[in-house]
Amino acid sequence: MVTTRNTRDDVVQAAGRLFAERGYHGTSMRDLGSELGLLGSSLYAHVSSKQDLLVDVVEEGARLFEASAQNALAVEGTPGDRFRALISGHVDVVIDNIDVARTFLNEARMLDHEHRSRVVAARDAYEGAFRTVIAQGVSEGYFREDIDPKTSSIFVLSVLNALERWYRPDGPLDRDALVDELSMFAASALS
Amino acid sequence: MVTTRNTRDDVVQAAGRLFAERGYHGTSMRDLGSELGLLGSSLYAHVSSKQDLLVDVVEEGARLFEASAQNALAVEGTPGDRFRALISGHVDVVIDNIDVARTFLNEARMLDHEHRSRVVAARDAYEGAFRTVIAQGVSEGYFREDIDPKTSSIFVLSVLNALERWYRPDGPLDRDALVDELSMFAASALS
DNA sequence: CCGTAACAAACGAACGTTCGTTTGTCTATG
DNA sequence: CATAGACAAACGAACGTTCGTTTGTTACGG
Repeated sequence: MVTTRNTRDDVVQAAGRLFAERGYHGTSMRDLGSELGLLGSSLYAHVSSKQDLLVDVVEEGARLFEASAQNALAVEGTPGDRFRALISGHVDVVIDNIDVARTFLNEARMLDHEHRSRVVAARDAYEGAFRTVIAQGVSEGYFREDIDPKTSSIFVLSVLNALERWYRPDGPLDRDALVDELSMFAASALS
Repeated sequence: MVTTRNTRDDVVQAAGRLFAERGYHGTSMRDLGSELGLLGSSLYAHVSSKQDLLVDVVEEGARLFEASAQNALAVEGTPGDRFRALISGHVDVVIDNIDVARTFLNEARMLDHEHRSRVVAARDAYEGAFRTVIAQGVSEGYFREDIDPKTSSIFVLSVLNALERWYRPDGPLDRDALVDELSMFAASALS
C-alpha cells in the first residue's frame, strides 16, 4: 500500500487547479482537501490561510510571465524576432502551466489590495514589454506606421490571454502550430 | 424624500453589477440587498433563488449577443460589411451592457449543467456567425486564402471579448474609435 | 544497530461566522 | 381593502480556521 504524503507544493498545485476550474470563492478548503485525499483542516499543516494559497499561485504566474518577457526582450535580431519570442514564450507559459495561468488571469482580483497592486504592476510591466517591442517594430519599419503601440499591445495580449479559455492539450493545434497561427495573425494585424 | 421601491429588474440589474465585479460566489444575497438598500431576505419577494438571478443575467447576455449576430448576418453588401457589423454590434453590446456582458462571459460556468449547456450552445452559435462571415470573406477574396475560418473566428472573438476587461467609459477611445481600431486590427489580420 | 526523541502530516471535533433561504408580520400604495 | 414590498428573526448547512491528538518517518546518542 502506497501512502503518498503531501508536501506544500502539492497543496499549492491542487489549489491552482481548483481555483482555475471553480474560482477562488467557488473552492472551499474541504474541496481542496478532498482533491488530495485529506480533510480540509489538514491543509493547515502546510499553509497558513486560504488567501495564502491564492497569493502563492498568482505570484508564481506573475513570475512566469515576467521571466518570459525578460527573455524575449533580450533576443537579438529584429523587432519581429522579439515579437515572435514574446508570443512563443506566452504560449509556453500558458500551456505548461495552464492552472497557474488561469488563476493568475482570472482570480488575481480576489486578492487583498496589497497583493493585488503587486500583480497589477506585474501585468502592466508585461504589457509594457509588448508595447516596447511593437514600438521598435514601428520605428524600424517592420510594422505599419499608423498603428498605436499601446492599443495594439492590448489587442495582441487579448488574443494571447484568451488561450487559457479555449486551449485543450488534445486539440488539433500543438504548441508549434499554435505559435505559428498566433504569430501570423498578430504580425498580419500590425503589418 | 423619495423612497423608490424596487422592482425585479432592479434586483437583476444590481445582481449583474455585483456578479461582474466580485463574481457569483463572491457575492452574497446580503451584499446584493445592501446594494439596493434592502436586507438580503427581502430579495426573495422578487426572485426565487440566487441561482435564478445568475440565470436571468446570463440569459440576457446570450440574447443580446445572439440578436447582434442575427442583425449582422442580415446586412447586405460585402462580407467585409458583415464583418464590420459583427464587430460594431459586439462593441455596442459590451459597452451598453458591460455588467451583463462580463457576467455572461465570466460567470456562466457557475450555472448548473442544464442552463450552462444552453449558454454554451448560444456561444457556439455566436462563434458560428463569425466563422460564416469569415468563410464568405475568404471565398469571395476579401480575406487571405490561407486563413482558417475556425481558428480566425476564435482569435477575433478573443480580441472582442477582452473588451470587457479593459474598456472604461471615460477612456480615450469612444464607441466609434473603438469600432474603427478593432475593425482595422481584425481586418488587417485576415487580409 | 538499536531505541528514542523530534518532527511533519493528518485526523476529527469544535469554534464562531456567514451563507442561502423560510417564515410571519408590518406598511404603504393603488 | 388587497397586495406587493420590506422587515426581522430564525433555520440548517457550509464556511475558514483552531485545537489537541495520533501517526509515521527521520535523525541521532548509547
